[in-house]
Amino acid sequence: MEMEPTCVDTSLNLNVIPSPHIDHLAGEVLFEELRRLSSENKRLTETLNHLCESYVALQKHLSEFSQLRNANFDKEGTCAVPSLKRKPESENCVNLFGTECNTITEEETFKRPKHSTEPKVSKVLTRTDASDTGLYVRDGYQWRKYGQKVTRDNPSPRAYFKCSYAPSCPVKKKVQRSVEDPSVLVTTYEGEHNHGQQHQTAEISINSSSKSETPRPAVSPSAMNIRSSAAAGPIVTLDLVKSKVVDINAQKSSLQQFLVHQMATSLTRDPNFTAALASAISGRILDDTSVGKR
DNA sequence: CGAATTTGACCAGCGC
DNA sequence: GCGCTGGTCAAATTCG
Repeated sequence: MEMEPTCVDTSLNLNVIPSPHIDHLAGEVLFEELRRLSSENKRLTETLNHLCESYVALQKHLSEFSQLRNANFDKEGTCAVPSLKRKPESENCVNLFGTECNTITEEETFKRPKHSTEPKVSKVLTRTDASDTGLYVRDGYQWRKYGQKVTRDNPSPRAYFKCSYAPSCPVKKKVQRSVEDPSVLVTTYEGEHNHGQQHQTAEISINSSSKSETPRPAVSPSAMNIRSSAAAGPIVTLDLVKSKVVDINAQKSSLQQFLVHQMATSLTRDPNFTAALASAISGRILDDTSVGKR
């Protein structure tokens, strides 16, 4: 399963032919805005392509590593299932995108047999404000906290959550601050949701100090999580391990949908753009009515 | 007032 | 068997 280096064509066709009916001044403002958005879109496309290249490179490394591990297991002839109890909480997650891009996952695929009935376990690291003491990670699902414990190997407490969206959903998650970096939240997911995602849209801006786990729009950790924050800059989350089993085309499609949504959202949220658009439309309408009167 | 969260108690697995 | 530890339960508390 190979992925092309260029993941998504995010270029927008903004070369709109100006209508002679559009009010001249409003039209100028509008096209200036379109030019600005075009250049911004170009810049974002370049950034995204760079991320995609990094993603493909890392996936290749992972694939090689996986093959190496499997070869070693075959050689040894055994692959013991780790006990769910008292297992060492080693964390070998790697940050792919540097400090701003903050979430990395490691699925413990290598630690159990291929056809194990053990619940699927995955880890997600989320960088938060260091001053923030909350143990809440938004991931698109609704969670109910049912416990909190201080563990031996970590001074910060560990919070236990169950998926509260569907009563029968077996998924649990544990959230605890990293020992090495208290600004990083380590979320461990156990099991798979037996219901659909609650939200398909991506999360825009996060208030990490918020206490409610009730989700604002977000995508699940098994998909992609791209977040924008004015203070911290763009935050990108990619589950690089699950992509082994998830169809790349589906990811590509969801990424495209996400980008389209993001662009539409950024356009509609920009007061300058909406004002210019309103002005241009009203100019057009006024022009049409004046033509109709003639 | 109902839902969500907190927190101490309880239980089970493991090592000694 | 006992103590330690992680995980879960459920009553109490808080919040909207």
